[in-house]
Amino acid sequence: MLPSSTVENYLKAIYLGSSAAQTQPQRLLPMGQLASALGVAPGTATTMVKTLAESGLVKYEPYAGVALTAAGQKLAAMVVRRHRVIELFLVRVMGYGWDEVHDEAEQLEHVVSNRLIDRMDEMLGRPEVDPHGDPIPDARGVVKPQQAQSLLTCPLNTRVTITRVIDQDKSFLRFIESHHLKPGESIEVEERDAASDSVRVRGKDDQRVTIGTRAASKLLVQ
Amino acid sequence: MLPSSTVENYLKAIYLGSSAAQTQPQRLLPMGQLASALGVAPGTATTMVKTLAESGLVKYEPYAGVALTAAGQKLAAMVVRRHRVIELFLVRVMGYGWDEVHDEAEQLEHVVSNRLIDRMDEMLGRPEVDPHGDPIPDARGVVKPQQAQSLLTCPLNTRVTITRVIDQDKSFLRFIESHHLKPGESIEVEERDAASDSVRVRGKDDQRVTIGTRAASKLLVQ
DNA sequence: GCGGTAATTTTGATTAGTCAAAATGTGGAA
DNA sequence: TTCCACATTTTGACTAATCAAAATTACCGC
Repeated sequence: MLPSSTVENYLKAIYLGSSAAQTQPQRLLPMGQLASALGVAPGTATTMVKTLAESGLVKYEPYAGVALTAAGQKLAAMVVRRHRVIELFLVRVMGYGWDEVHDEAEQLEHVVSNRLIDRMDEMLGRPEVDPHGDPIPDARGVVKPQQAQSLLTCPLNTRVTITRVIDQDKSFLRFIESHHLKPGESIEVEERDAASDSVRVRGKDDQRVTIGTRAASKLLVQ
Repeated sequence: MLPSSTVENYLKAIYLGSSAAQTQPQRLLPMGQLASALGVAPGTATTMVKTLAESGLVKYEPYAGVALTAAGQKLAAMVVRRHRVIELFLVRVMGYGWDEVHDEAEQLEHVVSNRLIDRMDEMLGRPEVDPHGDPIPDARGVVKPQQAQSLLTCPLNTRVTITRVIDQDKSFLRFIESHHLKPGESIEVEERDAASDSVRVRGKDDQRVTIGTRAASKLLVQ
């Protein structure tokens, strides 16, 4: 039986929620986090997760949290793959701005056939990342591990390239774009200041930008 | 409140069902026909149509049938527009065969945004018909009336051009394609024979094909 | 004008997904 | 160790969409 959009959304949220601040491997995602990621009441998430557990898609530990099984992992990876291929397709082929693709992809990811995704993927040259630099799982669900350095951890006064922006908020994305901090841009972190909770960056044409620590943590570099 | 996929499907079925063998204008579609077009039980259609009537999308006459109101007409036309734009996009841009597009479009039509449809429409040059020759309603929901002559009514031994194929069945479409009877092809009807219930056609390279009356009625020409 | 057949509507029940609010469990602070 | 705050689960109820089967209506032929 093919999974409903709802089931796909739960699996995706667990997938993304578990890999987010992945300190330990195999960590359990607390139900509260899952519920708020999905915008549903806590009890709703509990109920749904229990039925997912019965289908063998997740492992559920009452009062502890939830994690994907191998089967759930595979399914979730396919949803994420579809989402990210679609995002890149919308930007490259359909002329969307990178801040406009998320909602559209959110809808399309549940109805697009494997065939169409593969056509897009082929047309795009089997890309490894989407417009935000998020890695695209391959057709088997495998993601290439990318080393994670953020603006908070990379060496100072050293040229680095922005590889990924971890946030889908439209206004944040527009800010990033207007200051030439999109993936692919070359920059240098000049200074980090704990007192002012900010990071100063030298970017394109030696322009300076100062951004908050929280925002800086969302920019990954290499 | 935006209509669910289910509501969209009901409206579309009424739209297509009413225009099908449109003898009288404003004719009521019988509930049985609607139910079987949607593949639901008759009682289900009755229930749903009553709620559509309460929303002002259809006019419902118990025991007689159902017709779209102006509002329902508009909504239905938009669904059909999305469907047909998507079909053409899949063929022209994504390299689909014309017999492969229906199911994919059936899913996509309910989730694609107006913006994406307009991008596709623009990319395709504001087309007036889809790959089967079905007319595409414009952004206001208006369809250009096309004069309807079928292989059963057009003059004999006169060059005509196939403009439309009214059937979504895969094997029928493949048959049509393999005998060079797709929209755009130039042909001539040589003979109609009531006894054998068939029509003989001279097509590309003077090749002859004989097809049944029922099939012939689905090929429209100009 | 009277039946009977076929279409239609009603009825009662089911499934998926959801919420609000009450009940319960967990883990940290004192 | 005891208790409290907070996270989590349970409960009861609701909505949309569906079906099967019983009840009803329409209309055609005689």
